[in-house]
Amino acid sequence: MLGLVDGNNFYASCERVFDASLRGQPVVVLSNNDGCAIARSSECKALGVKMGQPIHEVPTHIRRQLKVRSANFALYGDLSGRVVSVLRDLFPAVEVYSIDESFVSFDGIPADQRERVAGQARERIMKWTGIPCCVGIGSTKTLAKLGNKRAKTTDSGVEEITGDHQLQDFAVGDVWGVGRKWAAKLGAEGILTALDLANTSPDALRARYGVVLARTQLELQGVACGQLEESEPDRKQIVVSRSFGREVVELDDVAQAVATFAIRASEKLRARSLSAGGVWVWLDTNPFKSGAKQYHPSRAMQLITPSADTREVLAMAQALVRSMYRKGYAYKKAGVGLLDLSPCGTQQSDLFASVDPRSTKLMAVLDQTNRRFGRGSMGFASAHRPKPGQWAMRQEHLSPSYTTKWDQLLKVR
DNA sequence: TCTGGGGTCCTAGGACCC
DNA sequence: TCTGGGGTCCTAGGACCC
Repeated sequence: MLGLVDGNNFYASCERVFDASLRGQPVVVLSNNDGCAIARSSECKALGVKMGQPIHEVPTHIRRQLKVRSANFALYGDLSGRVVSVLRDLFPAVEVYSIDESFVSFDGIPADQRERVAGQARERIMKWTGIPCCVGIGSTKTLAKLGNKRAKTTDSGVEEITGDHQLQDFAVGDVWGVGRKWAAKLGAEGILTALDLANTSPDALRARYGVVLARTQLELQGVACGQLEESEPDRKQIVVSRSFGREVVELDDVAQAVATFAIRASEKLRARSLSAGGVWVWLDTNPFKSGAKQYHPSRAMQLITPSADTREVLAMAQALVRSMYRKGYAYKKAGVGLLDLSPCGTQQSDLFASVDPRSTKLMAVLDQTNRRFGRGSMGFASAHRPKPGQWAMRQEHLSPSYTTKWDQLLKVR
């Protein structure tokens, strides 16, 4: 049996841990650039703010009642790790599925003890981290996810899916793996509930929707298609992209943003002990601005040998942005991707390319320095920090990084 | 004024090979 | 009139997830 433990309104709950004035209040956390609602407290949902809704579309009289926060991923990531460490103490195996969700194994826990252990996990997480969460239990991941959905509406915060009779209570769109498009298409064919989906003809489903939904159907029937994965599989690509706080016109500014993203992507690469075989850069004008000239160039290049050296990634990213940049457009977003990732030290080297043996050491010093003194303490001239009002993203409602920055610790008078 | 970011997998179609 | 069969690789697009 599997459980899914999911932090309720996770980012909003994180903001409340250290700021008691937010408790009981309608809290909304905004995406980067303070654009869209990406987490809402229950009070905020009750006011009608939708997931993903651009905050400027929320009527002013509602917006005035909201406690608004800019996304603070340093804080959320740290609290997420603390939740996971509680789970690792209580369960024989844990798969960290996302920043706010983990699958856990109930192996070795008697059936009549599951709800008690799940309840204990909830209590301990609440007590030790301040994050409220719910637990869904089922024989497959898909059923555990469904149970979690129901658990959110119960007092106990724990729900086990034990049989088909429960499936009819869920709309087909509630099922993990059934998104908006497929829910509409299935609905048009009369498949309206999770039970309908479980009972429909497998061959027709496979033909019309492909193997992904066919697997989901099996999981609803209790046939596990995905196991608990305790170790994270290696990444296939690493992407860093941001919208700009304002439109950017000049090549130097666009190039500076791309340099910043390339440096960050290289850091993420080394943190996972990977090397990149290629670099990919793209630029975007503002698609929401009707009448503005649009331009969405995208270009990739292979490195001669896979590398984790920021200098090589940076040089290639700069060459790419310069080759794509066109004067006369207002750029709103850019991104850098690292492709063809492979574990460090396993690559085939080029017979004629010499690898700089000092590279690994230099990058290690760079990373250590930035870990110790803060990101960007040691860097590259091509990515010097943007002046306020330049391309830097807007974060007007950012809370302190209470748990990850010494100078931002909570002060208790 | 204002519209996120980071991933995965599958499928179809074209180019190319023998 | 008639025009094979089987395979790989790559890319673009679409679906999904958080």
